[in-house]
Amino acid sequence: MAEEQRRYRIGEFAKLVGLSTYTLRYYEDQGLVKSQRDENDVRYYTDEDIRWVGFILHLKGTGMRLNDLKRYVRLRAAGDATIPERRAMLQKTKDDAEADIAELQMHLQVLGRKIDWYDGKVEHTIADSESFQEYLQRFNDK
Amino acid sequence: MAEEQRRYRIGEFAKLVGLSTYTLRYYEDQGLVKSQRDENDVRYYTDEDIRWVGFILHLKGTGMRLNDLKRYVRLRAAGDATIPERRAMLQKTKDDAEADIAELQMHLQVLGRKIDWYDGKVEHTIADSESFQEYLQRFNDK
DNA sequence: AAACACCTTCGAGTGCACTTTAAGTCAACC
DNA sequence: GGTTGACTTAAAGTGCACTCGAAGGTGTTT
Repeated sequence: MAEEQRRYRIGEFAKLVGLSTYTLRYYEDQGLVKSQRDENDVRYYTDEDIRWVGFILHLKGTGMRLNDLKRYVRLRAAGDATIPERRAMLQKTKDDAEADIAELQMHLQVLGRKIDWYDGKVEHTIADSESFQEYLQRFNDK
Repeated sequence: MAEEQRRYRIGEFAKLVGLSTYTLRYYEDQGLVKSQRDENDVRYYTDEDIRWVGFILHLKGTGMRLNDLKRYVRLRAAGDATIPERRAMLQKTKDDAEADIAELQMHLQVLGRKIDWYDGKVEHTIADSESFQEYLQRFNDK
């Protein structure tokens, strides 16, 4: 992999990864992201750090909490022996997110039907007297 | 629709809809849910209220905020003339939720690949030397 | 020399949606 | 007559993840 020698100061890095400098320092405090320092104690980051932040954003994006993220980072630091545990964390995160999606889709289905019902009302293809409940019922009855 | 005459006091109603009594009073303050009162000023709810709370929980379940929910309720109270606006709100909520799902699934794909990569490492079907980035790259390159 | 970007600690503020407490009252049930 | 469950208002607390500001410093660029 090329370009490993490029150094980014916090402002530039923040823009690259889409976080604020505040958040990057906060994450560093929390042990999620590390930085190196130049001769003036100014933080710098590398391309590897970009990939790492990218990855933790994927984890956060699936709903993983900061506390779990911290645990993940600690396990990672502890070496390959913790791979099964890390794998399990990811699997659980994945399963939870998939369950969330399934639930969300259930709610969306009702929303979609309400929208259809509104359309029916406006176009008068649904009897004015039919309530949304009755309309929904027609689907539940198959 | 039958059984419309059944009255539920707040405790029973809370269990039926899966909210706390606190939350129900809070929602009432916020104008999301209404209740009636008996001769002793004790709140009661009906089957219609169960359906209404059910519906707002679907909306909340798709990520609609309380503020938007309040607006929706106000529009509803304003009569059928607001149906297009309500329809638009639901459509936007639906579109946003679908975009969220799409993003979530993108994150999940990376998670899934990391899990596979861990499996490959443990089973030694992936070279020890191949980083997750390189592994991911194999997919991105098609 | 001013402007700018960075550094430090650390405490306070933000937004959202509840959640709980306090303190006192009321009425039905056993 | 005690327990239970309801009522009121108003205020404070919770959890999460930032987000910001103060106050004072260093170093680089215009």
